[in-house]
Amino acid sequence: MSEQGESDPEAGAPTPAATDRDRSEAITELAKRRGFFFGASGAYGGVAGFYTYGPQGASLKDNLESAWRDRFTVRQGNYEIEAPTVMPEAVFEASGHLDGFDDMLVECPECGTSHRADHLIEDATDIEDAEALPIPEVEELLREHDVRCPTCDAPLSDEPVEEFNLMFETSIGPGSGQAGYLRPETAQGIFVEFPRLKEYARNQLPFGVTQIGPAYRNEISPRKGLIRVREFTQAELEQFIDPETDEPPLEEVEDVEVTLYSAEAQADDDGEAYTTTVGEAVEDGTIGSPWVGYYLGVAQGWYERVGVDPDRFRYRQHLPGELAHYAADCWDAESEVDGDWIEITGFAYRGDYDLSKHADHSGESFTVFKQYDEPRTVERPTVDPDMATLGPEFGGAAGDVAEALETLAERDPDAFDAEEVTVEVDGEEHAVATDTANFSVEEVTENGEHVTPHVVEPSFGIDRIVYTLIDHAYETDTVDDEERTYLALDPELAPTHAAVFPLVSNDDRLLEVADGVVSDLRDAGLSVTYDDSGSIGRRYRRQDEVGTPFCVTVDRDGVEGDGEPTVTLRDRDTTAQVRLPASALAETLASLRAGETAFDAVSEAYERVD
RNA sequence: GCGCCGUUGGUCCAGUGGUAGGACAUUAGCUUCCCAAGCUAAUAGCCCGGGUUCAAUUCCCGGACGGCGCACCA
Repeated sequence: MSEQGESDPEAGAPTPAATDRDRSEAITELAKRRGFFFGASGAYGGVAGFYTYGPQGASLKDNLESAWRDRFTVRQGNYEIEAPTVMPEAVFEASGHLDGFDDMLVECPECGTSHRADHLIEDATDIEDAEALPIPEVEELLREHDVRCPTCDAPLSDEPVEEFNLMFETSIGPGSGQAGYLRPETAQGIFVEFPRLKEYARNQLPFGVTQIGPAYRNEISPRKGLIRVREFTQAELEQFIDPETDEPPLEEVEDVEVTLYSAEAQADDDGEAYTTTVGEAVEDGTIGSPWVGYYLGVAQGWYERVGVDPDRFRYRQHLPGELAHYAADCWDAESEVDGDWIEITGFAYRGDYDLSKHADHSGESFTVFKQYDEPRTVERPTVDPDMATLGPEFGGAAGDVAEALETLAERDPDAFDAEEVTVEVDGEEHAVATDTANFSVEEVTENGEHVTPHVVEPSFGIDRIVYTLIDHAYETDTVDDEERTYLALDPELAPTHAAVFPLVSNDDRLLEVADGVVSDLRDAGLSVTYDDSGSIGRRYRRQDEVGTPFCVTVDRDGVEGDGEPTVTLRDRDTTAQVRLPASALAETLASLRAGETAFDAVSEAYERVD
């Protein structure tokens, strides 16, 4: 992915890289100092890849999850579940996570290439299943056979062999109980429960199941703060569809503008991301799956709603080599942070891969029975072999012969026109009298069929989106010749909805009114903070830094009039203020938060303060 | 996992073979009627383990954590 986000080495000072670095450091510092996020378990030296969200961050993340739930669960009419984070080994045998990740790797000291140690042993010896050997033995074999790096021929005999499986293993129950793994994606918790979930959906396709929760990957090298971590939160939707008949309501999103970075554009040296509409991109085949196109459109609106900067956002198509073997088409949503493009969501058409795998491994049914409008009568060639004849004639092979006859009847019914038919079992040909096979063509009534649904999966990385929101909201400006840092978070997402200040703390009237305002607003369900410490400007700055969109200040003018108390309401981004009755606050703030009103409208309705 | 660099109050930094200093922040009191910088005081720190030394925050080794590059990221 070297084509992504690299800075131009020939750019003049200050280089974009340096600027991005400074900005990234400033954001990390703010996140630590103000309680958005920080490395976990610091008292014990910390552990890479694990982060604690502080008070501001936990609230921001919670608000983001609520916004996701609102859009992808509630508004889509989907079902949300909560599955365990630990699941037994069999689940991951079926999903392919176990095999795919249990590699013994040895790294070449000269050229740095990693090789499968078990494969090298298999090549150098006549051992067939080296993967089953314990690591010390593999290391010993590397020494014995003086194995060398296939790439550069450097000796690997003294190199350590590492086992890399990205799943965290644990044991369930006491002693050497059952092996379990922390889920590497929330999706498996949905797939595994499909047989029951389809009952809740009353066996009707399409339906969607969502889950928000933690997933775990034992990353080799966690990096870049929240971007590469070992425990993270996913919000996933598994949309189950009938591949034959279900089509997305594309008309809802066909006019949504999206920035696409197609596989074709990526392959082309001059290729660039370009803007189009969902409808056009599906129409011209750039987006291969209408269902994927539909969710790209839905998600676009959601990203904008929660505060992702559309100018630093794009959909990137997976290159042919990147595609999982079961995926027909896959797009990533990417945001630009610190000069890099990072994947924040994957949109994949997974076909029936997952459900089929679980059906094979579990023996359960992962299908939906689709009833026809009218029962269908079909002619079905069948055999009913006379086992009393076949048994004595073929002995132990009789069962296989009967089975072969059934297969032949389905495949080539005309063969039974002859006096006898010949079937092959284990390479041996057996002739059977047609009479013995009891061939007939029956009329069968079929009321429907079992369909293995296909899956469309939008999979969101919540932590990366949280980081994106902070990065895209981070602004500096100048107010009264003082530099100011603020987070222009959307009011819906901001950790604190409003802060309430008495302008000065030596006037009991102001304190009383401020107390009352705080109670009112909290009763109205708003998250409110109170602060009477330090100069008013300092208190505004504190709130600016954590992205509180509105500050309420109680001043003497507001309590000395004849009528009810008035207060001033300050807008974070512009620092503009209006004066309004304290009694109107709760409704006004709720409306501002919901996005039903803009501050400008409030500003026009009331008296501006300069 | 490899290489280079780093780790000192909450944050950002300075500094020293004899256990440390600033700025900002925080707290208390005073002051204070609208945008971080008034006054006084207080709280608070040398990443962890081992070694060398009379003495280690400082030097050496190892580890953890962080940044960058490489590898990895189903």
